[in-house]
Amino acid sequence: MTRTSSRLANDAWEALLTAHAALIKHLAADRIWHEVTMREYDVLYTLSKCDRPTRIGELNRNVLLSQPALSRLVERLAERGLIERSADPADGRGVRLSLTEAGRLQQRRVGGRHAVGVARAVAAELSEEEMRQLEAICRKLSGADRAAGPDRNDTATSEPEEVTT
Amino acid sequence: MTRTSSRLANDAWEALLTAHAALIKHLAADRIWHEVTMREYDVLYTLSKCDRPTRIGELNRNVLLSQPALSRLVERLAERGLIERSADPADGRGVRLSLTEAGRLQQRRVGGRHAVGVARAVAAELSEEEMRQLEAICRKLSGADRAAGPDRNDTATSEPEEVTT
DNA sequence: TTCAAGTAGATGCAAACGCATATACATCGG
DNA sequence: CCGATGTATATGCGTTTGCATCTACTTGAA
Repeated sequence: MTRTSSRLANDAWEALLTAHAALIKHLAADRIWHEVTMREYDVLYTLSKCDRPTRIGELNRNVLLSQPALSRLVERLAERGLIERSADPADGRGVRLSLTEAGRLQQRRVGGRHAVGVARAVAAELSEEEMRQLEAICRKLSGADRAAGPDRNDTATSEPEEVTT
Repeated sequence: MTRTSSRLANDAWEALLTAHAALIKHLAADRIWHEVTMREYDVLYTLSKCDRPTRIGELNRNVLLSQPALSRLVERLAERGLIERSADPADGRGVRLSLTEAGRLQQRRVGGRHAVGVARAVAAELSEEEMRQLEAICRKLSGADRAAGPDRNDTATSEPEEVTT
């Protein structure tokens, strides 16, 4: 690890953090978070990308929350009828989560409007080429290695967001 | 806003969010957050970059916390003797914050070790060219425009992190 | 089969958060 | 100079978070 490489890495990370904070704040100002908060949406969105019932632990790998916090967030969403919890037939300890129809609708409604805000904010600053580069670099940065398992099935079945508004 | 541009923007944003979450989790696992949490460090670090006493409101533009939460975090840090609050002579409402010597030491100690972790994590996945691109793109993305003020003095006096370990 | 060790999720509790609002000072028109 | 409006930070309060721990189930080896 050379001195200059370390410096480059830290500068890049700080820039990413700054951009993240700025965009989050900007997007949080959108008037679309009355019914679901950004964190709740994060869970709904993540679930919407899964074609089959998902374990809480699996969700927890994608969501930046402690396991107990996610567990309770899931509980609240279930009480609100947005997601469904069912026992895992293959593992008595596990809980499998899936969106209810209401949850799917809610996710689509909020997601559509949210996507507009994201597009506006990002496309206002970056060229299409830059957006592509950013995505590619961030994907590399997410590095399959972290997360320990070398055999991660990195949700190759992407189909990120539907702007069906 | 073309359909493809919107899609690119949303894909890029999702990739950024994913990378952010993955790195944060990875870095949070470093055993250096006993004395200051990541959020506390964020404040100490931000202050360390300011050569003169800084307003809470100004800090709040860089830190992803509500104003009341930041206000109380600052209070806790002050009680622990890491930062100092003083009245702003030019504005009776304002509070000016600055690191104490202990705060500066703490920031440097943690910062040095943190920077090692960042360097390891980032440089392990990206080439130097990619790090430079990521930084440049993220800086653009932070867009001086958001934040309303067109006359922001974007801390041009950078000198991000000292890896003096 | 049995039991020790491991893993998934839930729960108690104190700390921290966000929202609404209060307080104190600034600023500006009259 | 004075009140109306605006801004900076603090505080009350209900909600959410994280840490430690608990429970329930699985796994693997004797």
